[in-house]
Amino acid sequence: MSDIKEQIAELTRGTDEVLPENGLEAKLKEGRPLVVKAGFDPTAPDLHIGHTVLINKMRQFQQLGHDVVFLIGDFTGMIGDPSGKNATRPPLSPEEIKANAETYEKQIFKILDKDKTRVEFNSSWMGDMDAAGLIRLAARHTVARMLERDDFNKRYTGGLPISIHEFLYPLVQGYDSVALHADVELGGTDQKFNLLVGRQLQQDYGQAPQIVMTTPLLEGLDGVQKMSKSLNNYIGITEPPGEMFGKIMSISDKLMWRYFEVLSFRSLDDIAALRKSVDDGMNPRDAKFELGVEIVARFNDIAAAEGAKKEFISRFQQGAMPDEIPELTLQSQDGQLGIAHLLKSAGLVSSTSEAFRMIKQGAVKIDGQRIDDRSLQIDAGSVGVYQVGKRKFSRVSLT
RNA sequence: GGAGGGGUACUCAAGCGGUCAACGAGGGCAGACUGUAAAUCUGCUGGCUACGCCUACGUAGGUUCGAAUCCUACCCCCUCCA
Repeated sequence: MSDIKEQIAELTRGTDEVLPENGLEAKLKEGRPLVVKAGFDPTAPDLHIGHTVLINKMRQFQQLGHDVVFLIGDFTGMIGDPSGKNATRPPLSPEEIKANAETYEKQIFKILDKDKTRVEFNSSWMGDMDAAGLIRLAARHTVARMLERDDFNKRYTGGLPISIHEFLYPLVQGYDSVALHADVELGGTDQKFNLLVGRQLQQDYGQAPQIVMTTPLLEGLDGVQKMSKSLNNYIGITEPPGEMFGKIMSISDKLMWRYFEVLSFRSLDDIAALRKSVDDGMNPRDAKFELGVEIVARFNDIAAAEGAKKEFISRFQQGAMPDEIPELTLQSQDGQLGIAHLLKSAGLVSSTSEAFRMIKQGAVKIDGQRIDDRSLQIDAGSVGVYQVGKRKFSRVSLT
């Protein structure tokens, strides 16, 4: 096993903050398996690769022999992390929680070692706590400290409502660390306050405070805004290999290095070497290939990743048609069908107006032949590959 | 409760009686260039078997040959005062 300095370099790689700064080193020097905790919301676990930055971090700890706890916040889910927007969420049913937990597991075990991961639910200790216990817990923290949280602070000074129960969220999350005797808690940068409350509570309960490590929100495909579904700049971890590979290839060279840093399992030395090769003249595209293959293989398998790469090369570098083109059959009217309607019916454009626009712009091809006649009629009985832009294809037979 | 300002397309933001399917910017899409990069340049960016028609400027009415633009009511948002 590598020495502690080396471990720290890898463990802090890509993190935003480690608090206290030298705390991790002290913990590691104790030479025992650390309890490493990360909490997840029990709602809709549809993860994108941005979320995996944190999970990758868990994996690193796991590989170094530590005890990694995947904590599902089914109890805290009743509160909802305070944002000022939503009041109490309706609690999820046990069935829903179970289903979500299973979805999580299916996704995270592509990264984590199933046998070495402890999955816990915080309802298992919070569910038994009675009102008196909750009051005792609440007595451990002051309002002044609670108001240090940025979100609360803004609302308080802005005269906006803060419900009492929202104060309980950080407390319960902190208590989780007490219950688990956590040595390290991982979370996104937006979790910093909550993670720090855990430290304070642990001290109040006579435990050594956990180390807090925050990971940044990953930039999306545009390289500027954070990756999120609503901005449509994300790579979902359940996406098909070709899709995933293509999205990785479309990122900028600058962003590629960022992704290498936080998404790749390759060592820092390895990445530095690759970077040097590129500086010395290697085509950055080929470095991106390596990233693409690694990521796609992680969520699928190596064969799928190599396949996606091959497909990518033949399709875009050599301009070939994709291997798999969706096929469908359309019904003509009076023995033929206008091109605009055909494209719309095939789902290649969203309206006939758009079809006309695309034709005008030279984006439409039939069997590789560009067309410019918007009033073109296709005869029944014909079969052709219709293409709009670079990536939308459909093989249509007209009857 | 009083005073004022505002609600326009995916977003921001012009327009303030006809020439407005609505300036401009961002985003998005397409074309060129490429490494399906990035940067750059160009075009497009409501719908409709389409040189015309239909639907759109908070909601509902009204004035007018004609309204996003004027009037009335209503809904929502913001600022200042209490």
